[in-house]
Amino acid sequence: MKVSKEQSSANRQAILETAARLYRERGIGGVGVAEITREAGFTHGGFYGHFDSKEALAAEACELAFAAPLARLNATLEKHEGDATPYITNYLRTQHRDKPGEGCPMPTLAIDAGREPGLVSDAVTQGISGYLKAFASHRPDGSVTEAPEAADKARAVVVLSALIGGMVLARATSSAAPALSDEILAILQEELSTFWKNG
Amino acid sequence: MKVSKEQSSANRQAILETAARLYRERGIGGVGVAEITREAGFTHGGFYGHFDSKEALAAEACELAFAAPLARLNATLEKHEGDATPYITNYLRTQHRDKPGEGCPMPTLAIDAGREPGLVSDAVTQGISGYLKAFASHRPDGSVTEAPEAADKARAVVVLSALIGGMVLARATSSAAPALSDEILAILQEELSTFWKNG
DNA sequence: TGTACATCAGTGAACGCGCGTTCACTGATGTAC
DNA sequence: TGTACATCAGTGAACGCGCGTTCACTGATGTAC
Repeated sequence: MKVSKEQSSANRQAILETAARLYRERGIGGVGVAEITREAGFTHGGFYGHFDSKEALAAEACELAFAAPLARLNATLEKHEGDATPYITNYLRTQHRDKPGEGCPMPTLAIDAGREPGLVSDAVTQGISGYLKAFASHRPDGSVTEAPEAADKARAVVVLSALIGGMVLARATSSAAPALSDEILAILQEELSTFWKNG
Repeated sequence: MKVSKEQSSANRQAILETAARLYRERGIGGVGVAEITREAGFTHGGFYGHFDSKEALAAEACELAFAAPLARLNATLEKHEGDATPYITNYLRTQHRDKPGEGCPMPTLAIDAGREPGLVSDAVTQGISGYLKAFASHRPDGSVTEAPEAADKARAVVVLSALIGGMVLARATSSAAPALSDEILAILQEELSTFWKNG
């Protein structure tokens, strides 16, 4: 049965949001088109009316998955006058570790992006650039720059790498060594905040 | 046709090594039992004479994938009297980025380990602990300790997180933004070496 | 505003394919005599 | 040392299943009059 144009584009959006969540939880290869459409409330037959292929969906879902977290980073930096430590502390919470579907897409999707070139790789690279730009354009002293210098870029790369790597390690160890997992997060909260302020 | 015991256990080892390589390249979910056995020179029918299941192979392959890199880390630390900077610089080479199958298992397998509890998760957690212990027991001044203090653990966690996260980022961006990918590695080589020495 | 009909969003069965796993079979290995 | 035979490592066909994708169909939407 047909459905109104508004309803149809809302349905498309529902599929996209479901995909963005499931892909972050289990990776792009780990979730099928049928499961995504079912979870969004539909059958899989109508999927190709909305998207050209699974890869096209994955690319759009990656963009969507980056949008909110990146906006949140910029908002947090704005609010705290360039101080990234609240963002760092928040990123490294156990709640973020335990709910990958609603968090930062990088610790899961960046690995998928690295496997082969394509739309997903492009979208993720775009997202990573956005994150780096956001960090690099804010200095610990609160000033904002449009043209980050080497030291600004360096600070951004170190902090972002450690956030992502730390989250990957915390998630990998959370079931077999929960105390270690918590410790990794706690140490990084402290160390990266210090690093952000003192270089 | 039957085969001698020595040959059979060599065949088992060949399957294991092939798996350790392919899993690092494309993730555990991205490679099938048939492809692994074929690449190792056999048909897939004999697989279950060597391993109970794909998961059992994956767990053993993870252990194997950690063994050589971890031994190399300890050897390098030994050789350079606790100075981790040669290891850091070597880890962050473009060659390592471009050949995941022969390198550190963490940037690929730690994500698989984080998805669900099980044998793989246990093996990877073991490997991560080994890496952290190796880093933490060596101090920048060249001394070695069996009981790392908070500062030693902190240094280990930051360096390992940034190594892994940096490699994930470098691999994700290498096809869509190769210059950025190279820059990430170069920055981290410099910054993490400095961090190791100066805290 | 009301009616007749073309459009097309979503359904559900079907496609070929590769997955992990099983199994009857083969024939070289290795043991018993 | 030589022969007869049980063992069992590896083969290749087959299993049920879920994958991405296609398609004839349905029936509400939205347009033409």
